[in-house]
Amino acid sequence: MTRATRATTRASAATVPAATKGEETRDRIHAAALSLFRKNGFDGTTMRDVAAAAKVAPSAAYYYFPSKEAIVLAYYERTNAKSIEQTEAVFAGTDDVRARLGAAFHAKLDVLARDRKLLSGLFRSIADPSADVSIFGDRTRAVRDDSILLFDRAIAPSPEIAALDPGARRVLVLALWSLHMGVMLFFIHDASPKQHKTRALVDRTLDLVVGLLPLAPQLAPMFGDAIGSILAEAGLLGPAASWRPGSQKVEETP
Amino acid sequence: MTRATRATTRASAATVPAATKGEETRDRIHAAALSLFRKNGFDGTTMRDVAAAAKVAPSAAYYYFPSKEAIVLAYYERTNAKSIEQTEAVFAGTDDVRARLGAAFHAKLDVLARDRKLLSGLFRSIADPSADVSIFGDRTRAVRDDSILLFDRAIAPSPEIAALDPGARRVLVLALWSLHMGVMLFFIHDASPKQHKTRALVDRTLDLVVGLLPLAPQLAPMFGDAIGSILAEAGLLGPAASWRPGSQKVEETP
DNA sequence: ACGAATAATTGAACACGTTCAAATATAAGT
DNA sequence: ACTTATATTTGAACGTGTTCAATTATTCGT
Repeated sequence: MTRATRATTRASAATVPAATKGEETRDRIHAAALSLFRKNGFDGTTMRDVAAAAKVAPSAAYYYFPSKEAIVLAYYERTNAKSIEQTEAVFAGTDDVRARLGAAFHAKLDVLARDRKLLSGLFRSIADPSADVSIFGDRTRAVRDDSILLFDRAIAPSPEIAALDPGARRVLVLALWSLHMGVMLFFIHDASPKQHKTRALVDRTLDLVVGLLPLAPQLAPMFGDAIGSILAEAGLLGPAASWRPGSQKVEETP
Repeated sequence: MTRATRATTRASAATVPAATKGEETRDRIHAAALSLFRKNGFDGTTMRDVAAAAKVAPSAAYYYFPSKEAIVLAYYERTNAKSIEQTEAVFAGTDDVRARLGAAFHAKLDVLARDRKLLSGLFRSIADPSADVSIFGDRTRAVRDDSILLFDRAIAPSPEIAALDPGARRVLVLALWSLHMGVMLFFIHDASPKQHKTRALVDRTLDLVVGLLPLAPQLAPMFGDAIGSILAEAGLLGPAASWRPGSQKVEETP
């Protein structure tokens, strides 16, 4: 089928940008969509608008993207990778957990700062289990796993964390990831100038979290890995085995 | 305007059920919609289906409900009130904070247990700032405030909480409310039989929370009311003055 | 009881996301 | 070069949530 074929084509073309003819059209559509989303918002932009701006028929967009939301997801995957990169640069420079967590949270907001309008389209379907880009779905696993791992790395240098048993640590990391999701939700709705409220919220909340961190060891025995295993089974983190080594792409069986 | 008139009509008719003719049609539409949503899911149900089941024209539904999602919101408002009632019955019987929090969380899940399919429609637009039923919007203020207040009541009997300064207490309550939102998101996606995973998650998480509670007094000075005031300004909790006395409906200015 | 205001209801249409069979361009094998 | 397979592109259509002007029923003042 054309769909499956295209998917593998793209995977190999990721290293060599704009190789085939179709790849160029794909980029044109993507670029046109993003530009319009930024200007008029997600809902304010029609797929017909996108197609017109990319000089193709409306149905052509669906040859390259399964849905309107998938376009935003593709964008988010890219910017998320960028913000992770940016964060890891900070990680290389400091072992201070507060600074590292701050970097992780703020970097996400930085990259997204100008694109809040655009993201509402994504966040909408994130909560919807029937959507293909649902928050716990396979389609979003890659970004999700990358993000979660980032928070694990953020707290790694702390001696209390290093001494923590893996189960408790996993719970802690998932809690941080959940917090970060909540922050992003707040960010989307934040109408204050330059979203400074979200920034302040992050800073105050992280103060609290870092204050709480030293207590982790004495709290850990209280719940063991119960929470972590529940969340893991639910699809977060994927199979327990693949949790540590890092985000590996799931090869879809053809 | 017909819209505004209908709104006030409904407010007064809440005590006297099915007073006018239109009120009966409204209920018929609502009932038909819920029944179909339960059977075929939110997306699997067409407004035309709903109208047909209620023996009206499709456009009639929009005379009574501004959107498809608003129907679910109306349902949620009712069941939320029911679960709060149920929870307060437990509150009357015990002062144990763990038991009270458990009652608050589980009661929400109880009422919604059979209606997960239905709720996906609501949760979708909850994250979307442009939606009329957005999570921070005016349209959802009533339910939101009621829920938040419930968590305040849940922890009220604890001596540590009573001694806490109001700002810190507010932060704590908002954290509980956020947690409960996360739990509901998980619940929607939980495919385990009878959603027992969500139940387990709630229990383990509350163990943790209750274990953390005694530490609140020594943590409170660390952040003051910074987080609380940020969230309050963002529309959560409404104006600071109205926070304590309970949920009062906002009279919309005509 | 009648006329005027208001409530309730309708049918037709719009706009949008999306699908699909058919048409055209491109690449590959011989 | 020519045929065949595959990749790309199109135009027309479908189904959906929603809107709106027009129509019918109901209520109310007098």
